[in-house]
Amino acid sequence: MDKTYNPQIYEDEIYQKWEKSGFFNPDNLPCGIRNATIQQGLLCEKNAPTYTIIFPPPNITAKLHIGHASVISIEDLMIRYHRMKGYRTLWLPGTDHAAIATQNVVEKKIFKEQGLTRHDLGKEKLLKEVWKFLKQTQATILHQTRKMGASLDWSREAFTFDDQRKKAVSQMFVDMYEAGVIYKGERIVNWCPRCHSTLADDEVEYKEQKAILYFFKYNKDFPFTIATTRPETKLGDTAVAVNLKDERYKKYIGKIYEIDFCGVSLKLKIIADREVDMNFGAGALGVTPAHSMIDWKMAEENDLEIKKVINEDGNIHQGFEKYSGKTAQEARKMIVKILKEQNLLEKEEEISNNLSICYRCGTVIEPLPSKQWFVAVDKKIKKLENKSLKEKAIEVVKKGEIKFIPERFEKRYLDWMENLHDWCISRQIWFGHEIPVWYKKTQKQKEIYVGVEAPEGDNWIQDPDTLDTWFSSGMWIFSTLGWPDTFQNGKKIGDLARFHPTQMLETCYEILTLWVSRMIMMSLFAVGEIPFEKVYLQGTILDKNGKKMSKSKGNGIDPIDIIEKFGADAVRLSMLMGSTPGNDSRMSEEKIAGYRNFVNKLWNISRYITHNVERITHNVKLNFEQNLSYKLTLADKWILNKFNVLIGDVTNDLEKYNFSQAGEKLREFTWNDFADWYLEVSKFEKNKEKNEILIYILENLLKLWHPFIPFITETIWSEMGNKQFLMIEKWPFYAKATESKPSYNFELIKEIIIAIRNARSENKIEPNKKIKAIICAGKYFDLVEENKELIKNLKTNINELETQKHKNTKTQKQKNQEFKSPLDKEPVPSLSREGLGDFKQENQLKHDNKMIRVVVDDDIEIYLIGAKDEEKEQMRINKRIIELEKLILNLEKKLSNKEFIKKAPANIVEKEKEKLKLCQVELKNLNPSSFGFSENNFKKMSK
RNA sequence: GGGCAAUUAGCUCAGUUGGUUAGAGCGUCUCGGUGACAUCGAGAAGGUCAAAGGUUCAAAUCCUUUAUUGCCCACCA
Repeated sequence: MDKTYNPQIYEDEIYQKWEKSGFFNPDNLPCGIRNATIQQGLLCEKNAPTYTIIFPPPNITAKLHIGHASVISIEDLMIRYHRMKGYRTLWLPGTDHAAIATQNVVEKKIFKEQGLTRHDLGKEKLLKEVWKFLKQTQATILHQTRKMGASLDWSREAFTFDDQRKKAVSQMFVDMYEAGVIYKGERIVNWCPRCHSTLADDEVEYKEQKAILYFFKYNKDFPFTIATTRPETKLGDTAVAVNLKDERYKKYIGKIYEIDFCGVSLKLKIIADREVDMNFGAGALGVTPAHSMIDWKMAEENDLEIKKVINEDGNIHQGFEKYSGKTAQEARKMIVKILKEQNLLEKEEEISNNLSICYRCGTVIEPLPSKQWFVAVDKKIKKLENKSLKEKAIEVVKKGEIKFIPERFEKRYLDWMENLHDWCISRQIWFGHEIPVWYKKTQKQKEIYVGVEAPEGDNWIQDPDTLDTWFSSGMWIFSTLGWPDTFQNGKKIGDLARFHPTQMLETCYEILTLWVSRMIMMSLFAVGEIPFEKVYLQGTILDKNGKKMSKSKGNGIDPIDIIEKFGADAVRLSMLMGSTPGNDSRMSEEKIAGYRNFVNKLWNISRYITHNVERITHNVKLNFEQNLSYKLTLADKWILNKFNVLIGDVTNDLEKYNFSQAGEKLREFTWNDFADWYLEVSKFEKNKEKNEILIYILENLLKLWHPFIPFITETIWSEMGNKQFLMIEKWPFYAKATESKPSYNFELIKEIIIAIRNARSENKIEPNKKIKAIICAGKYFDLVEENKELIKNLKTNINELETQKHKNTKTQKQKNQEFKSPLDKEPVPSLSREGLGDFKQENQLKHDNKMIRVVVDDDIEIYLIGAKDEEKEQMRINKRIIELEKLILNLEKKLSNKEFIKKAPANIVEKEKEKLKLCQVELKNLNPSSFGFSENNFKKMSK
């Protein structure tokens, strides 16, 4: 074992061993839940309960980023914890083909490398390129995931676009079609002219920008003004909407105008609609049903004609005279020009508005009517007890079948679901799941065939569109468990029966609506039950400055880089610590380095123990009832007690998803209690039981740490000579009810030791200088007497220790006045540094030239004898004098300020005066000569 | 416009149903080559818990208002 832990030597090897062992696969696990109330531990059950997480499949668009590393850290923590608890634990890996995103990435790549567009290339060649690309990234992703130490069951690995999942998607489509949930209809969709595809509502992003609001009349005959930012779409207006309450326009409602608008004839009906804001623009809006969601709704309600103005390329559609074929921008210029010429344009106003853009490529979205496939979310479905997908998905959450962590996301989910519209699932891109729909070629009346397999015969042509990538991701939980093959005649079999519903979905809150909501709906439809019981939503990992990491900013951290630099354990720990569910957290190399240091500390703790302790061959089984037969020292009892409490706390925190807190408690115990105190004690306190205790605590500590930092714990575990993997060891259990008195007593000894160290440091006693101490211990006399060795040896550098009974019933003030030192010398009163503001009683130092007095509490006082070094003391005093002089100057200034005296509350002024007095007294104390008094004079004065 | 969150030490954050003296890590300062560890050890300094009011024996914690910041949703033709 090297002095410092080098992760690179061990990590890959350990991972290979784990993978080879087969224990990532729940089928191979020795299971059985340990019942905490039964001390004997294992309750073996053949059918142990399962614990399942389906890994959120990363997009194969790029290698993993730090966010994925965080997902892996949290999920592997939960998985390893439950595996050790004895659950039949499954963590199922996979990747997402991310249809539109992947195609975009590949298209961009090809354009950059070869200057070709997808149309130049053709569908077949493009798909070939896509596959080439995705094989590469997929391999990278899987490599990275292993590097993180993820204990995923690779034998069940899935891909949203592999054969099994293709089958599932087709089956789902067919089932939904047959249930009438999927339909084809013409509706306004978000159209990206660059991707040449529809987008779902939540795939649209908004960008604020300046736009010009044009106020104009259609022509001279039209009675009033309307306002628009997009004059070119006005060619498709079929109505003008006003607010019902608007007195200005009331009289026009219901009238129909046939007019000529810039060379195109329009038939406009004046309608009333509540949505119209009387105060915005002209208070009247031209209704363009084909290019606005709201207008589309109005058109449906008022039975208006729908005129498509802009086509799929973003150009003006046919049938609009000279405008046809022009781009929207060109048409806008033409129309504005004509309006100006005809004096119809009343004014132009600059406003800021939100432009909708494609979340993938940033192109401006064109809303336009198109015939697409939809999932009806409001349609009542027989097999869902005559409820709609939406209603059912809301119900299961409201009933508490699915719980969100943190809870506040439940509200966000419900708000989203309640406002959900039909989901457009067809996309006009090439890479993605094909729609299992065929049309008969020859017939004019299109015959349609919907089925998992292609229909027989040559005269069928398949729907050219592909499915929204979320359609296949929405099925991820059950498609990975073998649906539809594992779902026969309404009954779950195989993996689906064993693992569905899963226990946990863990993902970033950003895709709560995009993904989580869809999984719930689709699972309810396909399997008739919820897909998961809990949804843990984690925050975003931000950079050092709280900014989102992104490629363009170059502030991203590559998980592989930092794993190589600090080790996977340190990376995992920095993901887990200091982050709480649903909250964003910051990441920096400094933070990771800190945890690297901790990992190294753990390494050295075990190095010390394994080097100094002979391996005990018999199984170490310590518990508190058996303790009675051991001869345990105070420190032993203290650490065992603390460790027992720790087991309880950590288990509890993990159950409550307080991962950071659990880790913090572990760190605190490991470093501050175990290493800094108990190990130090063990260096001189040698009893038979010490070795057993050291091994017992180390081994169980490794178990507790294992879900957080699997590599180093497994490494140490095997270095200790254990044959079985730590990964499948049983989680330690908390033994109830222990005596807390030993703990308190040890804490008291600790306090004494700290007080002595503190006094040494404060008084600049040379570290090597051995001193004598007298402890007046009051009612703790016996305790102190028994633990003299601890006090002497724990970095107090005391060579001689005397314990005295010393009854202390009087107040500090009285003690100060009446105090007789054990050396029968009058101590010179002086103030400690703390003495300035308030008389801090604890640790108040009293000293004369030879002795330091330390007050620990009402019962314990310590005298350090022979502690002073004259020269050092003088330096310290000089420094203090300068400090005091500055303070006094400032205080005098403050007190001579009339404003302060007037305005400040009386008690504050008094306090400041008191402070000044104290300073002056202390200064005189330290340096009587500066006031022109001889020492003798000063002594008289101070009386 | 609607909603959600955050505001605690120089920085990053804990603080679980209200309860001793508000904690940790990093950073800063002082000291220390001691046989596990300098990726270390011993110690110190540093806080009006964003502001104001209220409830309570008791508030960082609960309520109200305000301010600042971040995010989400909707959206203006």
